[in-house]
Amino acid sequence: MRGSELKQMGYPEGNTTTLALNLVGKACESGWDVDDVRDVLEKLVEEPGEYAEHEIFGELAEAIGERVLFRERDEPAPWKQWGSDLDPAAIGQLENACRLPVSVAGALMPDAHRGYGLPIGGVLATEGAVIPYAVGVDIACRMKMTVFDAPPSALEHDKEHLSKIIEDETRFGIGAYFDKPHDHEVMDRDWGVSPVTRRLKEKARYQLGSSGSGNHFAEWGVLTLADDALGVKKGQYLALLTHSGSRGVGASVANHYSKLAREWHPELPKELQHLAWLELDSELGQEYWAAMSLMGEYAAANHAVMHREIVEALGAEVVADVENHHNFAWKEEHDGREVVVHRKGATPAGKGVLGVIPGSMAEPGFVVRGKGEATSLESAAHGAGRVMSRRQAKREISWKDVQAELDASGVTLLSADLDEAPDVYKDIESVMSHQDDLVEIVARFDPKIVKMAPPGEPPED
DNA sequence: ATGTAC
Repeated sequence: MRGSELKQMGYPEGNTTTLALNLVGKACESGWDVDDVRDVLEKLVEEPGEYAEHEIFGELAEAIGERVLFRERDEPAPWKQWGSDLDPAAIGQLENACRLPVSVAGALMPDAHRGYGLPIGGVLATEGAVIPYAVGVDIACRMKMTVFDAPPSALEHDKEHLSKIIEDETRFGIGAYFDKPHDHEVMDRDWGVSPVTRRLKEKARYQLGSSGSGNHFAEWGVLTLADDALGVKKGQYLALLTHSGSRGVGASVANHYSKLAREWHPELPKELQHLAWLELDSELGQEYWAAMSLMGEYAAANHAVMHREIVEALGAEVVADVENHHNFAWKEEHDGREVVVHRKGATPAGKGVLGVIPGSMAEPGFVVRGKGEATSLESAAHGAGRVMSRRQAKREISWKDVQAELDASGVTLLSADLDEAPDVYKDIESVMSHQDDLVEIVARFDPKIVKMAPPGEPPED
């Protein structure tokens, strides 16, 4: 008997096949007929639970018992898209995600673009499984806004002070951390839930309250409420908006479990490997879920520390705040089924749920209230969405163009790189207009003082 | 998004 025959039956290549072949040899030595072996192997891969106590093949049943193996399904899981002119690569990625046997439904948001595994702006509901790369590398990347009992005129007459507060209280760039770590009760949680979080707990402590790189930012701006909302009267307010996530530790958790998931599902065709899942009732699945949940708390604490320090430095009263994850997985009920909803660059938009959808450094962002649209899996866009790669941006955009846009919007840029220029993003107003069935706009936020990671060092190789 | 390793 050969490995190729096992593969045809649906056995994953690698360790499982090696084990199976060893056991086949053992069976034949003890006098089994080859046809009987085949018969057992065919049934075992379908119903491993039935063979857990089998005298010879019990070990094999145990090895694959927790796995739902990839089988091409007759029909892809249903999905729907919002917005026009979506990146074909992003559409292809969502189509691929809907081929998985664990997928239940999908949705593609109007800011969608190509990601790793699931596209950014992709939403995927699965049953009994979680996909590390459908959560994303920056687990629990999120938004937080604090609204102050202060007029927006502070942005003019107190500009130097506000700028200094951001410079003093944030840390930007890959690997950024504080020399003297901040305190937060999240560090009292059980960081032993995963070998990764156990190993990196001290790194997490030093990065608490930091912003990182890429599209992360901290900005002061004007929040405009056309009506009373968020517990405050209509009008204009000074507000702080931050975008950050679970930093280096979250990235390590994501990459670690995605690699293990790929090894756990070696039967996946190449184009689906980055969508490798972990069954929720498997040991690895539970470990990832616990680590992901901790990263959710950590990312929330990250923003909480940042806002706590900035509020203290400013000394103004806080009248409202809004926050939400947009890279995470939740256990939710949809269509009467308990499913895992992955939102990778998608804002939760359940009925009445508040969230923040930022634009670019020179364009407005919005506080939104979800409408609970079932076919979007109660989700909305998480931003304007990129229209060009970082490399293309650095090639095609000049600082002169950026400065003109900043001047037109009255924005002071403390630091950023060209790959976050306003022109690398879709028009946010257009994105919002494509999702008016998903969210209603509660307030508008216009950035005025913006801080992002400064240009990085060129790669050394 | 992250940051130094199959």
